[in-house]
Formats: sequence, structure tokens, C-alpha cells
Amino acid sequence: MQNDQKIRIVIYEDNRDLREGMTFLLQATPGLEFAGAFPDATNLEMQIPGLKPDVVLMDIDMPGRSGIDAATIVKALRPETQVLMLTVFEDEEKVFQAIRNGASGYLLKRTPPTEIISAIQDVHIGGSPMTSTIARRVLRFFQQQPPSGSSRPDYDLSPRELEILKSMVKGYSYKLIAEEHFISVDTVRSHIRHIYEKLQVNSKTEAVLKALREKIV
Amino acid sequence: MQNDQKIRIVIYEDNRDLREGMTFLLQATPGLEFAGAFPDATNLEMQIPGLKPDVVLMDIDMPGRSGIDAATIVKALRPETQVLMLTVFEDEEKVFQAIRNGASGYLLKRTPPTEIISAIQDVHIGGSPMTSTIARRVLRFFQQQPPSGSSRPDYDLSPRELEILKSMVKGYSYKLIAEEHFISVDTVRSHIRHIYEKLQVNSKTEAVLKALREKIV
DNA sequence: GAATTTATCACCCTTTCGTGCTATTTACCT
DNA sequence: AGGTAAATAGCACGAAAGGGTGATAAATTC
Repeated sequence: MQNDQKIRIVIYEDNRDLREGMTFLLQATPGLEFAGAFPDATNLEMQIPGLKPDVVLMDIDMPGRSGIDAATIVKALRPETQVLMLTVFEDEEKVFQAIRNGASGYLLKRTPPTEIISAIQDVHIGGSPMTSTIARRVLRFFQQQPPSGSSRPDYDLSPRELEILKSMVKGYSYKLIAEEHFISVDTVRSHIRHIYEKLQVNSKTEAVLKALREKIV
Repeated sequence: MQNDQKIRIVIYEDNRDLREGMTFLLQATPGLEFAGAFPDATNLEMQIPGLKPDVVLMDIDMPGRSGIDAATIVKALRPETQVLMLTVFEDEEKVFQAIRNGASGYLLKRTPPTEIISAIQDVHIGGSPMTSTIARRVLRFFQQQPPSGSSRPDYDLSPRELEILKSMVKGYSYKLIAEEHFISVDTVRSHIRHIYEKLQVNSKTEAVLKALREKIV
């Protein structure tokens, strides 16, 4: 993806010890080029364009601007820059926010130095290093399944009922659903009644919500 | 998540050398318990319930039933079993299919034995080991779907209207919303009309759908 | 201080929904 | 062949939702 120049790295990390430790680590590693380190991301617009980092190590909790907002801005300024988030906790919400905002990797601060180095190299060649715990959360989000997958309720809808439900999820009125399926409004009503019974709801909105949250629809 | 019993493992892998190699590896590793190995997944319904594996190593390309279908069935039979996919190539489509079908990890066959072992332990305690390349693909999928972050449409709802919208998203009727906010049904109606105008919809269901899909609500 | 926005309430009228009950045809099960 | 479930359709009634119009008071903005 990139040539074999040194990988230019910028650090945003409010903890001084950590920041200096990582700076030292980067400077001591061949193949990496330390480009700068800052305790906060407030002036990042002025820093990134000049420093032209290949990889940014971004602390997620910083005074002033959060690492998540900072990640967004970095990607906006230099899309080719890879952002590696560093955090103490694997906060579910923050992980997803960071990912949506363009972060390419997600590591815990307690990760050993050698692994941080390889994560940097990894993210630079197009990988997305992350802890397997975080990976699981991401996957789970994909699968949109309940925690330990033990009990997914089975509402036992007939194929037709499922079709009708899908139309409902499109926001259609009875009349529209009837037209869409070439059946009478009364039939639609009939199906919907059965759907309500099976889903244990009693309004279109509730049915749609339940369908969206629990089913594939 | 689990107790500290041995981790029971079943292998599905059509390549004999690989299968036997992994069998040997598992048997030689303390903490793991080899429970069975098969060259294909065609009789998996008969095997899984009896063997009760904690982790299944699943080749993705097998004669007869594909590893992806097999993963689905394993999860259906024993949701608590973790499925670790093994593959030669990082085929984008297959990765996603496997994930959607309940796979909890995704490794390349060329992964060194020690890492396979740690991946097994990892997946058993709730992690999702995967190569960083695969992780990147998963993240990219995440990132491309929502236009998100910087440009989220602003419908300019008043605080009150937002409140009402939230109630609507809870599936409440006008009456319930009125009670919840100590206002009359007519007022609720009024707010909802304004919400519809701003969101450009004309039914509760549509409003709720739009709210769910585009807003935070 | 005038204009705009926001929140509130009211009345009327039409359409859509939710529900109870019934009935016919098809298809599948054993 | 008889039983069961699904899909279809109808009727009827009351409740809920949606559209139109208008009005008042408070807060905010200009």
C-alpha cells in the first residue's frame, strides 16, 4: 500500500509518562519515524497537515477535544493517515464511535510495547489491529444478537406474515400493503392480526419496533 | 464465562494432513480436550449434540456442506459453542457470511500452531481472534454504511418535539405520550404534526423509522 | 418593542387501525 | 381420508391517528 519509507507517527496522549515512553519507543525502533507528540488534540488542524503522519496514535480520553472527535478530523484532513486508538477501557460505545469516525485500530494502553510497534506497522500496511475482546464486540454488533446467544425467541411467523411485516417496516399503510401484495385490505388486516398475536404487540409501531430490534426483517 | 474445565474441541477439516496435525496439536496441549475430527460436516447434526464441543474449528471450504452453513447449524444446535473459521483465503464475501452466521473468529490456515491454540483459548473466554486484515475489512464495512459523523441531517426539531419523538419511538400511543408529558392529546397531536412536517413523513411508523435510522433518538 | 418561535389547547372531519367473528380454498401431514 | 395450518376475504364497530384551521401566552430573537 505504501512505499518502504519510514512510517511517520504522531502521538496524542495527555499522560506525560506514557507519551514520553512511547516517544522513546518510537525513536528507538528502526523503520519508524517519530514526527511529534502532543498532550491534547486542540490544535490538531494546525499540526497534522505539516507533520503528515502515516499513523496517529490517539488517546481516547483527553482534556479538551476527545480522541474520537480528533480521529474524525484527522481522517477529514488526511484520509490516508491511519488512526490507532489507545484506551484504558474497552467501552462499547466509544469503540463504535471511534470506528464509525474512521479509526483503523483499537488497542488497550496496557498492550506491551512490542505489540504496539507491530500494530503500527500492521495498521500502516492496511490491517486493523484490535484486541480480540473488541473484535468480539464488533462482530456481535454485526450479528446484532443478544449476549451469549442462548435464547433467540422464535415467533414462528408464516412466510406470508413475514412479507407483510416487512412491508410494515417500510412504513406502509394497510392500503399500500394490500396493493403491494395484490390482496385485499381485509386480508392484510387478517395477517397483521396474527402477527400481533405472535409478536405479542398491539400496534403497528410496536410491531415494527420489535421487528427491527429482534428480527432480521 | 466458563469454568476452568478443559476446552472441548471438534475439528471439521477435509484436508487429512491438516486435520491430523491439528488433532495432534490439540492432544498435546494441556487445557484442551480433543473431542473429535471429521473430514466433512454432513453429519454434524448427529455429532455436535453428543460431543458437546466448547469450540469448533471449521474449515470454510469442504466437500458437501460448506463451513458457513455448518457454522449456522452449530450455532443453532449449541449456541454456547464458539465457532472458529479456518480458511486459506480472506475472501471478503465468505468472511461476512461466516460472521453473520455466528462465527466468532476467523483465522488463516497458515497461522502458526501456537497462535491457533491461543485463538482457541481466546474465543472460549469470549474474544474474537481474527487477523488484522480481516478486522480491517469488517471495520470498513462498518464505516461505509452510515454516512454518519460529520454530515448528519439536521431536522431542527425543538427540544419538546424531540421528547415527543422519543416517546413515539417507544411505541407509545398519543394518549400515553400525553400522559407521560402531562399535556393533552391535542397538544401531542400538534407536536407530532410539526414533527411530521420537519421529517417529511406522514405517519407514526414512518416517523419512528426515520428517527431510528437517521437520528440518535 | 415588534416579530418569531415554541408550547399549549380546541374543534371538526376523514382515514386508518385494532379487534372480534366467520368462512372458503389450498396445502401439507400422517 | 381427516386434521391442521396458512392464506384469502368479508363484515362491523369503536378507538386511534392524521389533516385542516385557529387561538393564546410565554420566551426568544432581532
